[in-house]
Amino acid sequence: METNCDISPAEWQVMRIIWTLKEATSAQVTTILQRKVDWQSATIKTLLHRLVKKGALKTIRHGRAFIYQPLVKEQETMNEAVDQLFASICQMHAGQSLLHVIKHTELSKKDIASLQKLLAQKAVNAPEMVDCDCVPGEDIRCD
Amino acid sequence: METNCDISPAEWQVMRIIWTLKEATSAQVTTILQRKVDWQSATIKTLLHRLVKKGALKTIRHGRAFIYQPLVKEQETMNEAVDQLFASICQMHAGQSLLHVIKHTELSKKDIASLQKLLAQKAVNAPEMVDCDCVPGEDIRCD
DNA sequence: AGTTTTAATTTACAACCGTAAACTTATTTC
DNA sequence: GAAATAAGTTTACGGTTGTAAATTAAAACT
Repeated sequence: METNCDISPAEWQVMRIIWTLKEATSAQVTTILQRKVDWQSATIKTLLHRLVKKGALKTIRHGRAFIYQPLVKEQETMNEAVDQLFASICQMHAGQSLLHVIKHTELSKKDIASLQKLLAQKAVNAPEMVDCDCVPGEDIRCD
Repeated sequence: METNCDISPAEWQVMRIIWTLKEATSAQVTTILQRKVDWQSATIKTLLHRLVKKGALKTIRHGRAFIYQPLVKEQETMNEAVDQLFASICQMHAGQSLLHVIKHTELSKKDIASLQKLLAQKAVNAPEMVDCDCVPGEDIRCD
């Protein structure tokens, strides 16, 4: 049962920090983020606020301030985002895009091993080609 | 030199049809799309219009109507979209997300072979682990 | 206790997006 | 040639997003 909260790119930046630290105050998030992007602290407060409203973060009061904690899991949220993107693009070309992203992504030996194992499994029953699913009924293919 | 046009999810649906057919009239796009989604033709006209304005499509007049043709390449546009997403997420977990998406994506034998070849290459110099790049300086890792 | 600091909340505002009706104009059909 | 059709253009409208200032409220320091 998904906490269906779509996280915008700017909000991702905030979430990543809180996920990594497990919890953080708005001041911490601001300090860390401002080393990377040029946002006013007011902007970051807005983003935190929206994320709470969306159900991605919860707060516990701590004196004057809040401590923000994630309500959604990082890996799950990432997977949903990736799924959503891959649902928008042509299946037939998805393989090429995967190739592209893997080419430009740093992967650990373990990651690579897992991927290799998965691919070896998938290779067994893989189709010769994947149909384009953009125009139903027409079944256009590439070779 | 990118034709930096961000394509929204609804617009993707339109682009996919035109990419696949190479060119199409709004009537064609409408007929095909309406087999998949419940949009009025007015909606599709708006999307086509916006895509032309964004520089993703061009038109050539043909009697009363226009023929719409892509100005941006499908694979390039897909790659940019995927890059953009992967730039938003934590590097350290990117490998897991790739695993996830590959698990759920249909891939041809050829796609798989290319991926395997690439992974084999990358394995040679792959790091033992990939650092989290969410909180600079802290270098949090997972095992 | 009063002043300063800092957090949170409210308000703002333009751009983009999903969704579509209304209007205009050109074309085809009778 | 007049009427009906269909394509494009304009306008619309509420929601989300990026970006942030203004306001309020609470805590910390002197």
